Amino acid sequence: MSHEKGPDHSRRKERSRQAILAAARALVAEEAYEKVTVEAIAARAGVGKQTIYRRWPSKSAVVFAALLALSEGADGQSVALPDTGDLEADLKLVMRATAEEFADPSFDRLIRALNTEIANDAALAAEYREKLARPLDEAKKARLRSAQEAGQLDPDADLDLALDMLYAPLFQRWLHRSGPLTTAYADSLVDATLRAFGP
Amino acid sequence: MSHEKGPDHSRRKERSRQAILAAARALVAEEAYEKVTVEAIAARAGVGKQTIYRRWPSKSAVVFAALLALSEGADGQSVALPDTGDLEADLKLVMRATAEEFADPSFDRLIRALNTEIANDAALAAEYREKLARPLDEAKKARLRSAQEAGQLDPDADLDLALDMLYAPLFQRWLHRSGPLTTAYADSLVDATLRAFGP
DNA sequence: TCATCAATACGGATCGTCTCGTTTCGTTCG
DNA sequence: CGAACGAAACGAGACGATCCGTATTGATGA
Repeated sequence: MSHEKGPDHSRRKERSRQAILAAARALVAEEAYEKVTVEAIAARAGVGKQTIYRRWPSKSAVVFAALLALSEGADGQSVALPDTGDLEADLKLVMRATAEEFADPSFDRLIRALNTEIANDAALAAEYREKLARPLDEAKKARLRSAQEAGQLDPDADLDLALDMLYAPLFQRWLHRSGPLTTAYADSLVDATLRAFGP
Repeated sequence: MSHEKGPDHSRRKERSRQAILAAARALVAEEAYEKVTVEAIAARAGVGKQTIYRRWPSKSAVVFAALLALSEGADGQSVALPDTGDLEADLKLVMRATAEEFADPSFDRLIRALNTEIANDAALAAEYREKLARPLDEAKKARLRSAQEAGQLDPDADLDLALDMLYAPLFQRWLHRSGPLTTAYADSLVDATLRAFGP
């Protein structure tokens, strides 16, 4: 399987690129984002600073690319939520899993770093939505649409709104640390959302 | 008796304090938070840098204090939501007003700065919840409780959860710029919340 | 008088640019 | 066919700039 057009030094480029992204991921996972420096990423990757600045315009862009590479490496195709036919059970499963993800310190630091950047950079926010958030949202919406077709949701329900009401409270509770991300809380969100958008 | 600060210099202190907070507010409102420096705040306030560091440990703390002073200056007692007896109308009024606030560029930058800080500083987040978020949440909850007692909400409804589902989606849409904060969206959130927690 | 202040110098950290000499790898030519 | 070549990319790190947080100093005002 050959790439589009084999440029001259693509292998070196790719190797250093991967090293940089891995180093960025590791550093952001193990300490606060503001403490991570470009020089530290370069050192950890065994790479010159200029090699980083040659590819990305800022630390934000590097870290974002590192996160992006994670989700791209995962599969390469669209994710899909479980669909057992039992909407409530499926949603609770996913919500609980999401809550658990947020509880992992490495993941916590990573996502906080990402949110710090996208809150203050509209361009990065757009890229985030396009490449990370939307595929996930589409997967969730697909599950809701399936339920809608099965008559488990109001045929006129606004699925985007339902998604917002399902996930935004969990996200905000995590972001503001306004309460524990318990199983009970995740379940309550599912219950309330189903009451609001049920048939 | 140890050295104690007499009331002698309290007026000077207060004057410079106000100047610092006003300068911080102005600067954060007019450019991105990361671009605001302590030196710029000091210069704008006509104050030495040390006078700032004498009172606050970091830029975050200064900016946070500036925001806090805003809400304290407002009244000094608890806020209250309108209560005409029509829960849906009252909530839509408040949600629309909130959406409009977010649309103001100065307010936008201010709140983004605040969220950047509290997302990465647990201590600041706690202070934010205690001094800014909770009073507002209590006012909102009071309005919901009033409706609950009037039989307009399920007597067993979890009012905290209802609040989360009402406001978190609006907040997240603003923070991630994932869509316009329209009147229609604000209204939809109220409608859906009332369906979920209605009697 | 004397605590507080504005102003400013300072060392440390990090940024992003720039310049070295080196490594890699496809191409060329013996 | 295989060794030498040259351009692209590289690792390393010096550099000036900016900002941080601390320390110093002379002026100010209660």
